[in-house]
Amino acid sequence: MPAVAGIARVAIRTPLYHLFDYLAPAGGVTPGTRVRVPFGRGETIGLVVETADSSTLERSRLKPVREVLDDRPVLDTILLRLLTWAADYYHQPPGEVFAAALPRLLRAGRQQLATVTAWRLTAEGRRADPDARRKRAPRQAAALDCLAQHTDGADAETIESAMGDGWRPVMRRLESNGLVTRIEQRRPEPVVTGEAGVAGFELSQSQRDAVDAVATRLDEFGAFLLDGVTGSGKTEVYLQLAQRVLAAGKQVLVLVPEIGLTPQLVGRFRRRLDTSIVLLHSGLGDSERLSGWRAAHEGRAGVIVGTRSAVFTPLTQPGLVIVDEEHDTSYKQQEGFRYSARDLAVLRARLHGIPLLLGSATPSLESLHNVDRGRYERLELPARPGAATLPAMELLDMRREPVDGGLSGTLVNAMREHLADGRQVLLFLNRRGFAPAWFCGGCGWIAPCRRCDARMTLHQHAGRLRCHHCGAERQPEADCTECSGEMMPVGMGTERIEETITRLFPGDSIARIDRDSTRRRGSLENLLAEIQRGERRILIGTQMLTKGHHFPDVTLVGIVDADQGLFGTDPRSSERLAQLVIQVAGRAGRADRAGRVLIQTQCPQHPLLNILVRDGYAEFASAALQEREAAGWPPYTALALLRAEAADESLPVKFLERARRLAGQVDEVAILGPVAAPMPRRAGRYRAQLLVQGPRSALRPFLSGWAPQLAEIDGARRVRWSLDIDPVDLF
DNA sequence: AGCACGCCGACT
DNA sequence: GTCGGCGTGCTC
Repeated sequence: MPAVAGIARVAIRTPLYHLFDYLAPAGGVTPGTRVRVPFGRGETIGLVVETADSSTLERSRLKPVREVLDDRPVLDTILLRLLTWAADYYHQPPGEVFAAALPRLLRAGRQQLATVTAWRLTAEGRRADPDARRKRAPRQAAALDCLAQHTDGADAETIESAMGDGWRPVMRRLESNGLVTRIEQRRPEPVVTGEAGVAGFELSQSQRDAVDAVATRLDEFGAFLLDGVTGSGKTEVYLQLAQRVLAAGKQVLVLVPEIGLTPQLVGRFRRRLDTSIVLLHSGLGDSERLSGWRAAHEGRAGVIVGTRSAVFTPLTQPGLVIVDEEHDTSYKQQEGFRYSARDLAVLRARLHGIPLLLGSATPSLESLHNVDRGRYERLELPARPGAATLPAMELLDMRREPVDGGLSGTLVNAMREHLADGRQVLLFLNRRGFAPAWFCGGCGWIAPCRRCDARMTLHQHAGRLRCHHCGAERQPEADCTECSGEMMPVGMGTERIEETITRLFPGDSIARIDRDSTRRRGSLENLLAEIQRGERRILIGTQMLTKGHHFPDVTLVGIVDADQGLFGTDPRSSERLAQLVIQVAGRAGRADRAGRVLIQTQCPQHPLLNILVRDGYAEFASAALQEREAAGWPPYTALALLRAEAADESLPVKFLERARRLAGQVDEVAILGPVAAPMPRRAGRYRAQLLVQGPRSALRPFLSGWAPQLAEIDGARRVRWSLDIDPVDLF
């Protein structure tokens, strides 16, 4: 009488493409719980994915589960199904996939939250009079004062802010005198409580329609694309829907591209929603992450705001999933388990039977195509009356314009006008550093990176050449190593634009915002605050400027170089450029101040760029979709990219050739390559790739036959390889 | 991946 | 004579 299934099928973190069977303990085991199991010579922690009555292995070869770590599953049935599906779809080892869904401490088998050491007064310490030792031992007195104020204990951070450096010896002295003692405290949870103090805005008709469309179907799956320009009030729609979901006692999962760049969204959620809000992002320590994860898992958090991996956060009462800025490529993990959090969010909502809301001012072509096919419902938010209207865009022909320091005459004149009117100006250039090349005027030699097929970027402030691909750094050659000629910078980076601006607009203060200028903690916040107060009038920045922040007093936007996005061989490069242009443009302006966007380009006749400038993003997108359809690119076909790299130049191509031979000829599936990667050598390793293309219906069965054999290819262990399903960067 | 086993060079 | 190079095989 097999009352309980005898076999536990366990996901174990190895690069092997299957689960491992174990003998379940007598009382059985629940899927979703963690187990301690013997593995190889040692022991490891795994996750029970399913149970079974039999195994394909002989019973004598099975080892028993040593311990069940959880009395309640850490992952529910739906997450188990989602992750199983993902392992299959992305052709990843299940162990890797399940590992991605668990906080590190749980993965390691820990159950308790880590504690932090805190200090507290003893009874004797409470009786002691700090003033008695104020003169003789002022530091001890200060320590006693500090602890007297924190009766349930002060942690290192609290003490340090009260006493400054060097408090530890003082505290240890007091401890040995029996006045203070150490205690272990639970770390505070990264949970903030909403205040709900701020009332909602009056909704526009289209916002109301959007809210109603979702709110009338909260108990079933539906995918909605909330398509609205910056300032059209997407966040307000999120908030009102969240309120309804919370009122029904359910939880809201909100995915954002990068939490650090969306403080405004988080702030609004906090001010408006009367619930616990958990933030899950890469900046958290292990135990902070675990405690936030638990708050979601136990249903104590009403709203979970997180980046990519938060799509796997367990919820007790899921009610709504929101993916903000759904076009953002950071939803696609680019290494290891290469999944799309946006796509998995859709599936997760479907499995739960709850609505999914995808928001963007510049929806991805994939999502727009899903609207066309009737899989998503489009909810359009036109600009609110009284809110910023999209500024007028113009192309500047850099072949005809007079150019000074990377800026055309038209752009400089426009800057003068807007600055004279007391406005702010924003210049966008997606290239940090001073110049992308360090060049010999005598013979044309360009300083290369020694480990990559790339040029070094000159960073003038640092006085260094840096490789943006591998991080290598060196002193710039003073003279050409080939001909001793004079070296000079060529091309434009943000540092150089800053120099041009300083020269052309000596009286105006500049804010440069890129990874280099905001490296120190808090410096981005400081710069943004100075911009908001109008203390900086000219803003220069990279992509960092395009996310999250709005600058209402900016009325002129200059795109310094649009051509990087036009000459890419990647079919997605024009989509990226269009999204970037619209997102930058959306940072600027208010209703009462007509905005203007000037785009510098060498090819003003580019058809897609013209459609974007003349007709806007929606028209651009439908033209781009037609191009994709004609060319047979996604979303009309599906792609998979097999990459390989090794320190030995010949190995990657050899491996890929074998992979290609293994694939043979398959109807409707095209295999392109192997070809060298766009940058064949990076950080000293040689890279090549094989592209597989075909209709989704043909590609998936092909891949399920092919992918599992890749690891068996002769030479597979001598290269680092990965199969990327639905890749975002092709070339 | 990790880990062990296994067969060939320069060292105490 | 052995310490150790990384090739090969295995993990329920």
